[in-house]
Amino acid sequence: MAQKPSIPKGTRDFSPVEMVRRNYIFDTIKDVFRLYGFQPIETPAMENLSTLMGKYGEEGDKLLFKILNSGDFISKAPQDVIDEKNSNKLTTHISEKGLRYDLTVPFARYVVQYRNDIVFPFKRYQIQPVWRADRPQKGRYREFYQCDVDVIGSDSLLNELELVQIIDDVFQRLQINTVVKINNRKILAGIAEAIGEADRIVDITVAIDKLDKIGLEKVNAEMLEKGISDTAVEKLQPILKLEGSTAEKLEQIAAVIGHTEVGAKGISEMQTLFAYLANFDLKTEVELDLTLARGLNYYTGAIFEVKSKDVQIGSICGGGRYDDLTGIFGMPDVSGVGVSFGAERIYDVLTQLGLFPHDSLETTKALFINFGEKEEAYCLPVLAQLRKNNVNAEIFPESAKMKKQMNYANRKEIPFVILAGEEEIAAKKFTLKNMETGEQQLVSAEELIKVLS
RNA sequence: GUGGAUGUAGUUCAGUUGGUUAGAACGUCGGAUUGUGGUUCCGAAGGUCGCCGGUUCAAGUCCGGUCUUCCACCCCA
Repeated sequence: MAQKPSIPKGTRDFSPVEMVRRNYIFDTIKDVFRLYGFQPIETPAMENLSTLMGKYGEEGDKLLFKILNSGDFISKAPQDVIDEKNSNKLTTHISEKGLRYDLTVPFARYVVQYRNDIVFPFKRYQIQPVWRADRPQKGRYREFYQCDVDVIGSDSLLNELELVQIIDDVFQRLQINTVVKINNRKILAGIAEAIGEADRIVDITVAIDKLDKIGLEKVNAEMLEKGISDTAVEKLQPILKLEGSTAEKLEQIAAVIGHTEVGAKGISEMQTLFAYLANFDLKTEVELDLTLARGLNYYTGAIFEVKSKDVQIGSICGGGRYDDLTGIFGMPDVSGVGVSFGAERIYDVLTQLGLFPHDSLETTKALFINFGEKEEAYCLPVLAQLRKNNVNAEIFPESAKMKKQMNYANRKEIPFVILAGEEEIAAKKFTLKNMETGEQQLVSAEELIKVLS
């Protein structure tokens, strides 16, 4: 072996067992999406950098994978920019494409581009990999799949309701106990305004997002450090210490921010949504969490985050409403809302809880042992018939030693093995062996098909 | 981007104060067994000790750099 082959940092190969399990996740998610009237689309792995840059904040731009221009790109770059040795500046001259960072921005681009063909409100789902030049660690990869559902072109809070129902439905099918945390960016904006720091909303929300992680004192310290005034932090305290039912929380918060226009709007949105939700018997827990901030800065209304109750792994699903994502592509005043399921983290949760189904439909059910040319000819038509009856079946491709063929069946966990040698051919029968019990029975081709179908 | 840990057979890991030919288990392959797998027994193959350089009579072992993987921060699914 000359050199050990490897794959890039933060990427993974998926072997058959993993693929079967991943498909199980994707399939149940897709089933639910379709059930609610969503339709699939796909977009290219790479987008023009102009559509990607500036949509995810400064941090996001850094995490974009950029693709080098084709051809002799360096000679086309201005010499003074090369001499300057400023990577950011040079990038614009040598790269004009990048790998997608998420599915929402490409979707917004898609909507604007096909605005005349799309029937609004447009409900689409999209399951594809995205790439981030992040430093990988537990549960974080540089290539990972997102499963997005969004509805765009409708302000109705019925859409928010539907998304929560979808979340409930998906995780109920996957048997994961979850809690859905909901907040509203308008409430956060109202808070910032009410305490007199309207333009510091990002710093404030980033800090209070960490409340359950680092505690009240450190959150206050971080805000003060970021330059939020003492009085503002002081005014914020009752909000950080909110307790009680959702209605009670909303009432308390209204007392503080109800006089601001955004704040009042946010509160009424949450009241409407929770009133909707009260009509349904959801299995998942749903709670209003005023400390939930979420990083992506295009959210403008409701924001969601879903956590597993049994496994500590960060959020397994998240999303929110964005009022003007298409505006930057020249199509203003179109509101959308959506959530994204994190396939890899769901995979980890299911693995840790041992919740993957055991009997898979994707493996082989029966294997014909290969004894030689004559025997092959005898088996092949029956093999074809099994497949016609939707039985996953195969024949060992060479007449290797019996031990090797049996071992193959064993390793692949094939539950049935079919043997047909001289004796069986003479009797016009097949020996069907159950690999689990070791039982064997002599059957005709018709019986064989009947038993295995 | 910042900080910490790690790297020896396909895999998981031993390897003494630096000292001759780097070991084990599991896995793989072959045999015991010419139409019967999982168990057992025997045998074999498999290594640039991550890479580059330095110290030394001598480096898997010590030093520097680099890369990889993992963990934390930032941020995020």
